[in-house]
Amino acid sequence: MINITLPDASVRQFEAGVSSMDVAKSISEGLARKVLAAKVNGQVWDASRPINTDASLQLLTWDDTDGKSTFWHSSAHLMAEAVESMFPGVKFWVGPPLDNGFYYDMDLGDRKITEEDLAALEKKMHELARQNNVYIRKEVSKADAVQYFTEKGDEYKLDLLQNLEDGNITFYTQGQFTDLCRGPHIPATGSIKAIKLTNIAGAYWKGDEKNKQLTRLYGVTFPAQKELDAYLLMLEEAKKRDHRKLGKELGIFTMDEDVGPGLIMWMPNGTVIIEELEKLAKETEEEGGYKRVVTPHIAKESMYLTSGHLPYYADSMYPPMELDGEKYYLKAMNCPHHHKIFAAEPRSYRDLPLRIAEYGTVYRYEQSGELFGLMRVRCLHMNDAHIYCSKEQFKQEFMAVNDMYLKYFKIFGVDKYVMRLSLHSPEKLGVKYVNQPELWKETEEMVRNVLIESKIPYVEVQDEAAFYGPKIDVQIYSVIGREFTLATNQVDFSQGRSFKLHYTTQENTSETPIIIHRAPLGTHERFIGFLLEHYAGKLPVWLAPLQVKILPISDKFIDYATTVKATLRKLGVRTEVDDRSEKIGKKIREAELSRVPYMLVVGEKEMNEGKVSVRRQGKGDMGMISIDVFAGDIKNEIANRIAG
RNA sequence: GCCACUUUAGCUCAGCUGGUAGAGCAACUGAUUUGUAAUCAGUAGGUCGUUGGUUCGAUUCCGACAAGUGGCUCCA
Repeated sequence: MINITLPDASVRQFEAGVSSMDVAKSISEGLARKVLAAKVNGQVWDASRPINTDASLQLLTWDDTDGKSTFWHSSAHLMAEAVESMFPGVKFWVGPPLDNGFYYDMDLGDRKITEEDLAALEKKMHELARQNNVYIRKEVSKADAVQYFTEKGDEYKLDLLQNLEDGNITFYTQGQFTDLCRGPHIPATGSIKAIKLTNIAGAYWKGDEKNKQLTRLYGVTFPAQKELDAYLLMLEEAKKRDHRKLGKELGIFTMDEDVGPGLIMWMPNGTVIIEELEKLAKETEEEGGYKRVVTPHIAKESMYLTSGHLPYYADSMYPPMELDGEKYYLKAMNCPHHHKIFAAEPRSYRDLPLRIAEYGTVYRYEQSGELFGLMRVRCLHMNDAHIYCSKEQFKQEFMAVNDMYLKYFKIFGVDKYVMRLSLHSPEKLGVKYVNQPELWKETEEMVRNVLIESKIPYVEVQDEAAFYGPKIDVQIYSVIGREFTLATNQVDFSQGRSFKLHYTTQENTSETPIIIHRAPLGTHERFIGFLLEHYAGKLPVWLAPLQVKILPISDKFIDYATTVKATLRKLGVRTEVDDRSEKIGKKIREAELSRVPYMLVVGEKEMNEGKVSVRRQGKGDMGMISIDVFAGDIKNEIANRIAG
């Protein structure tokens, strides 16, 4: 007999060789039907796999993340079975679960899957699911596995096998489909009830663009149709707050084929948001001891050779223009210009830390396939600044930058983000990163310590550093789930040397400053794209392009409306009057749809009493108050940048 | 850049297997003077992304290019 410890700490005894499914059945049939897999001593196992020793056991269902992953992984196998039946001879690479579904990469040879095939594939998957085929696990020797896939002619699985150890190789079979797979899987295909193949895409083999491109088929499945329906509804809701859709509806920005891809034109409404953000940044930076500078959009090649950008970054820069035998580049970053400002005067330790800031316009020649609404563009306005400091000052300065982020995030109510400590990859020294192994080690340690000391939760990721040093990136997700770096805080131990920057120390020696590159508000483009989605277009009053719309009940009250407008305008409140001969219901509807935070309805009563009827966007009628009270309230709301 | 898809009026979208186009909203004109999410009537608006080809004839079929979109690679 063995002891099985359940999550509630209760211990039950079973014969050795009992499966998780048997344990589930002993608890209740209903539970057994829901079990997808089990966590045995912390490892996710097939529910049918025998347990031979004392163990802790957690039964996994659809409600567990690991249960969902197993379900989707098994769904990927089901999809592969359907694909193989329709496209005999297809070769498979890998088919992992995702946060929301799964994919499988495959080589279809000369054939291709079209969108019309998806419906047929879904139908086939349903058919195979209904057969309720059991997922059978089988341990195989490496020799047998190699033989199997050699006969099948599948070089991709053979490639996977190369890196696997003999004695540690398993096959899974369901129905007619056998795959090399470490598992685990759900008991049988029957629990996959709702199936949606979402899209077809290309994906480079092993993620390397030099390799062959495989076909990647994405899908998502659920144990019940209503869950799929809910998921699809959620996707539709998400699309409604997509910044590209909102940006068009609200007149924030536009793009034009004749201007060029990834080049944003900010319309008047968008420009108001930009100006408010810059005002916030200027105030905050002034408090933080920053000085503002302005630099040109172009510079000579020699500067980018000095900075070291050209070897690492040339592909992302617009090609140079030649003038008088000199090459000029559009700047892709502001740092070299700022370094020249540092170098323009002799600096002493008394000048440090020197913090210079600029909302710099930079141009990056992003690959055409990468462009995405406002989130990924070719002309961007960075909330940029560079801090030149001594090694001793570094920690305090770096922490102050982190504090600035957190201050901003509080104002905007940003809470869904991941702080990422982005480190270099030693094997790419000299290729993607400056070749200074010791400095990398030292600086990464410095940054990590700041995070630990500030008690900021973070994740560490390799191979995401800037070429000149490690950084902290703030990762956010667009409504369609794409990940972006919103803000960044970077350490640079390299450019100070390449620009021969130095300052005189107290001991009259010469030192090179450490440089911090930071952009807590990222770029206007990405930040505003993010804000539109974050607020679903309902910007807080201080950011709203139009803050108050006055809606006269009829033409007779336009004069009164105009005096109300003048009062508010005097206080700097962005106000308009809807003076069309429309019914009040229509004026309200359109004002609501354009997300004006405050609507003031004025008619007979209001005019006679010198009042306004306040309607808050999304909240409805708030009642009648005097103009002065309303003006005082909104002024306060704007001045304090109150959210929502 | 690579794989796939999309492109019809200002916007959202119809237009079956080839016979040069329609709706709603917006715009404009007129009537209406309205009390918290769409008043009524009329008018105007499109070389169907661009460009080659097939065809008696192309918005429709095929190719190239451009832009956009979903991914991959890359990145704020």
